[in-house]
Amino acid sequence: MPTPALRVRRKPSRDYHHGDLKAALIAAATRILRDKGPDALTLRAVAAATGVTATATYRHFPDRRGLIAAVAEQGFRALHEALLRGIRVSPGRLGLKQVAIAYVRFAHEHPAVYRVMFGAEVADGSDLPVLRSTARSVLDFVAQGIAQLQAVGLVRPTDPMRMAAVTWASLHGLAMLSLDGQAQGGASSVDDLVEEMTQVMMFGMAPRPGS
Amino acid sequence: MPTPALRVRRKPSRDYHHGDLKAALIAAATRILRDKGPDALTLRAVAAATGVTATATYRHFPDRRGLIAAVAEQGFRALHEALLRGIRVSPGRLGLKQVAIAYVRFAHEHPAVYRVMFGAEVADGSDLPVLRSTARSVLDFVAQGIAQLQAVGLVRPTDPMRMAAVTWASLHGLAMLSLDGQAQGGASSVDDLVEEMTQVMMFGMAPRPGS
DNA sequence: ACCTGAACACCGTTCAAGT
DNA sequence: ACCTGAACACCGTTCAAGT
Repeated sequence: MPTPALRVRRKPSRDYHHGDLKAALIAAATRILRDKGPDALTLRAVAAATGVTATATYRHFPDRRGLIAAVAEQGFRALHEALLRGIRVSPGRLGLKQVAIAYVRFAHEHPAVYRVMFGAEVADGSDLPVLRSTARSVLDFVAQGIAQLQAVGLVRPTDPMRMAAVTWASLHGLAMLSLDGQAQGGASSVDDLVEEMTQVMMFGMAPRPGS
Repeated sequence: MPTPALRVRRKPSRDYHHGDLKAALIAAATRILRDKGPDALTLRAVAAATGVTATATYRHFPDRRGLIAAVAEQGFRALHEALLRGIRVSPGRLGLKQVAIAYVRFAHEHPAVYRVMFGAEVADGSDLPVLRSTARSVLDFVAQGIAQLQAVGLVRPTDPMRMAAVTWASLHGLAMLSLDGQAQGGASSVDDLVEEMTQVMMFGMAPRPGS
């Protein structure tokens, strides 16, 4: 996950002022989450890894939850980009399958971040409007794909937003259960399940015979 | 959620020995989770609410995670029962829809417990075999339903376990996104989404025209 | 404007001790 | 066998102070 520079400072007096502490804290938090798990994701640990004291973080985030929300936010952006890359590989007919593969792959490549994105800590996002809109952009991306499939007659022409929500839910559920190791029923691998899910969704959303 | 007596004691010397502390702790934890949220679910708070010291809990659970796992375990049992009641209302043709309604309703009635059931804290259940098998029983329940739908020709006869995993994933994803408030796209209510999801799944899993 | 250092009220977990 | 009480190393957060 790339760490975009979130703001530009003109005179970074490097003695005890950090160049871009906010971005550095988010990056450190993401690294700790990946390497040591969610229990190790403490404000103090993140601050120490970045070379500042814990109290310095309060200049950039309202509290620990704010930092975690920023990590989740970056996660949604990275997911969005991964899906864009997925659809670019093979647009059109196989669109949903490629997106589904990219989606589940992202979850497996960033399991801890993915869990944080949908975790209880940021579940009530009513006070985190930026996080909500970033998550929303993933739903919008799926809705655009649905609209395209409707345009070529592969999905029946009902509310694309509703179809997108149903599709996203399917992808999210599959990603989660496979992360938890609860999705391998018989001899089915995760790839098999993604394939099956894609087929079921495409057939299920297809125009009905009698219309 | 009922609290089954987990063991019977013959001589409960009531002075400072608790009758069934383990069950009482799980019940208190569930109550705290519901009333005050996951942040308030500390070992000390649970112990205090039960009238014992924090250290007393270590006689019944290996650690805080063990208590949380027990809460999740009871959650999966309650979910299983809720699904059984759901199918009993209207078996047969409308089976999946009733199960879907019961599933999402359970998540909305016990949001905090539902999150714990799929939360990061018990995600790696390799050391929690009882929790895993309790969760597994939900998957098995869904698989049985799929097998019945296959028997009457409403679902095509492929690996029922794989179909069950895909179905469970859809239900779980929908439950989660609706809990997070991220599933309301257009004017669709959660009930609309459950309805749509059920239809998409039933059509998607139906026998293919050319077979 | 940005960061430090001391302090406060917590937390999970341990260990020895009590009945 | 079951529980208490003191103690340890942590944690998020505050507040005043330093540059």
